[in-house]
Amino acid sequence: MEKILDIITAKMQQAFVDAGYEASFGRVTVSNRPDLCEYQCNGALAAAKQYKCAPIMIAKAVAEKLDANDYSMVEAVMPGFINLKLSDSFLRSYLEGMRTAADFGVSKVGEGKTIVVDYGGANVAKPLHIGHLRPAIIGEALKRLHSFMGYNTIGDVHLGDWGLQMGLIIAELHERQPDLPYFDENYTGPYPAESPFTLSELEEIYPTASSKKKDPEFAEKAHIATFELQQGRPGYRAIWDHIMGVSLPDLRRIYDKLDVHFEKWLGESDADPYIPAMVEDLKARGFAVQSEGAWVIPVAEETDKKEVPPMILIKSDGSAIYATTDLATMVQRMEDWKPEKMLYVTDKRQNLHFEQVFRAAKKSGIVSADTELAHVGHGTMNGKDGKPFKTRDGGTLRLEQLIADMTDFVRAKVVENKIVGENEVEDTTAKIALAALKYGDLSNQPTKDYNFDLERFAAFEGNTGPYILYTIVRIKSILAKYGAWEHLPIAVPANPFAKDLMLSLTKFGPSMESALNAAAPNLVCAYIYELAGAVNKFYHETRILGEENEELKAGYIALIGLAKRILETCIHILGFEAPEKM
RNA sequence: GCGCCAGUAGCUCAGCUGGAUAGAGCAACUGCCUUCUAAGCAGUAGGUCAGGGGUUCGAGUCCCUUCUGGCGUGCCA
Repeated sequence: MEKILDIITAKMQQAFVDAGYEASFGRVTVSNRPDLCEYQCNGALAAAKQYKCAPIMIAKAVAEKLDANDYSMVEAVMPGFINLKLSDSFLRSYLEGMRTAADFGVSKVGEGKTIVVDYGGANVAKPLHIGHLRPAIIGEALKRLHSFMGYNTIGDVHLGDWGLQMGLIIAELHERQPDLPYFDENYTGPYPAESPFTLSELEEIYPTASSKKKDPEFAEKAHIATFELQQGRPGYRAIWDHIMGVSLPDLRRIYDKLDVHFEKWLGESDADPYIPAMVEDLKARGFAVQSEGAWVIPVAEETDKKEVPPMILIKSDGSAIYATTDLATMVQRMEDWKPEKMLYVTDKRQNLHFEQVFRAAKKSGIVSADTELAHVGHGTMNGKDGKPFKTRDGGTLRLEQLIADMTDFVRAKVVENKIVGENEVEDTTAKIALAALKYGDLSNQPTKDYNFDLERFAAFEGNTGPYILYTIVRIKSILAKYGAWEHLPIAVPANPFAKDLMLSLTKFGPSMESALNAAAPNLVCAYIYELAGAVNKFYHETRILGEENEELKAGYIALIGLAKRILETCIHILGFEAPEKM
């Protein structure tokens, strides 16, 4: 469906032309003075200069040319604003169009296109911690948003399963259990099926090894192990298999709790087979050059304001690094999926890294010129005090613990409220806790740092996930009492609150489009907060089920029914859902 | 040093290509439940938009500059 703003703007532009002015001045926006009007056009102010004429004269002349039947109010006011209110019948039929159309008539800008969303970024052998929350939540929301807008979406967790971290673990394991067959170069038999370590042991081995990086001897060992693993040394591959086998199920379990799901569980290791040919090709075609002992791809450009260092392709010790696997991953994605767009959701501090990789990919033709590459760099989640989030003993808080803390906090309130039965407490609690966690995060701009405040996010008032859920639950309750409502048509607004609600509903499509274009789930949050507010005001001011006029009542029901469907669509995009009662 | 980002109410943040009186939420205070879930709604109070210049009919928004904070700046991810 065409957006309301586009419809009115087209009419306004025609009016400018009819009055003898350029069409471009006829841009209409949502009013910033809702007490005065619903939509406004400021074009007369801008036109005044060009036509050397008082803006109010232009505004009046243009207003004259508008078809009065389209609006319930058209006004030219000082110093030159044109103020509009929509006619009830126009609004009614527009909403009825939304109600009956698939996905509310949103134009599917992604139709026929494929996008890869690279998010999650979990490292194997390492439990998910709070640093993994943002990429998971934001990435999942962006993926679902793209999906809603018509894209064929492929979410790839892109595991950190191939770098130095693997070498560190192997080196550490060797120091602890040098007699294991994995380290015996002459060993020919099959390696044990049983892993030499459990999950909790692995989760201790890695940080221990990581802390020993400063020891040059150990670091050397780890680098060699990394290199040999990448060269395919059988014993090391076997250890790697064990690491994956022990680690992956646990990662899945936690992501499931967040309702975050990946279409592909690929990792850096899956890019590995593409590396040799890619590197040879880049060397052969002269994109990769030797510098300071390493092979690099220069990516600096004339127009750079800053110094852009070359992308390191092969380190001087001969091994590949992050940038190499990222580039090789692009080779794999282009071969397998030919996406129109690739979106990377990671910490914003990796911005330069992606700038380099993107440039290298474009320059060398690994991705075609018309493939869109974007890095959504998110900010850091800090503690309540604005400092990096730490546990009491200074450690890193596990993601699982964070979820548990939020769940416990919410459960206490759910129990206290006594609205849901005992057997529903856990399900309701989980839904509210997830909403609190995700909405609390997503309502911030992705690029900004924010302070995590459990009590504030889980607060059941204000701009929070629970507030949104509560709004939906209230509607559900009324609809359940009313009976079948899906077929009821939208009616003309019966009061100012109904009209405000209707106007909010019309902003659904444009809001989703803005959110998509800006890769900003916070715009979805801002939209549903506004919509929920309109619903609650309407709810408060209007007796719905008690309305004696059946036709009027049906109109009310149709209206809140549409509001419910749109709210549910939005929270589904954000990645959570509403309970039946709360 | 250079580059990027940020600085808006006591706190957390909006503010869409410059437009009318800078908006929410929290915290504080005050009203509204014999009526559809009060996890709601309404109201009061709270601002030199970091400071200083400039552009213009008009600047939180654009330009210059100073200050403060965060981050990045070739072999980590």
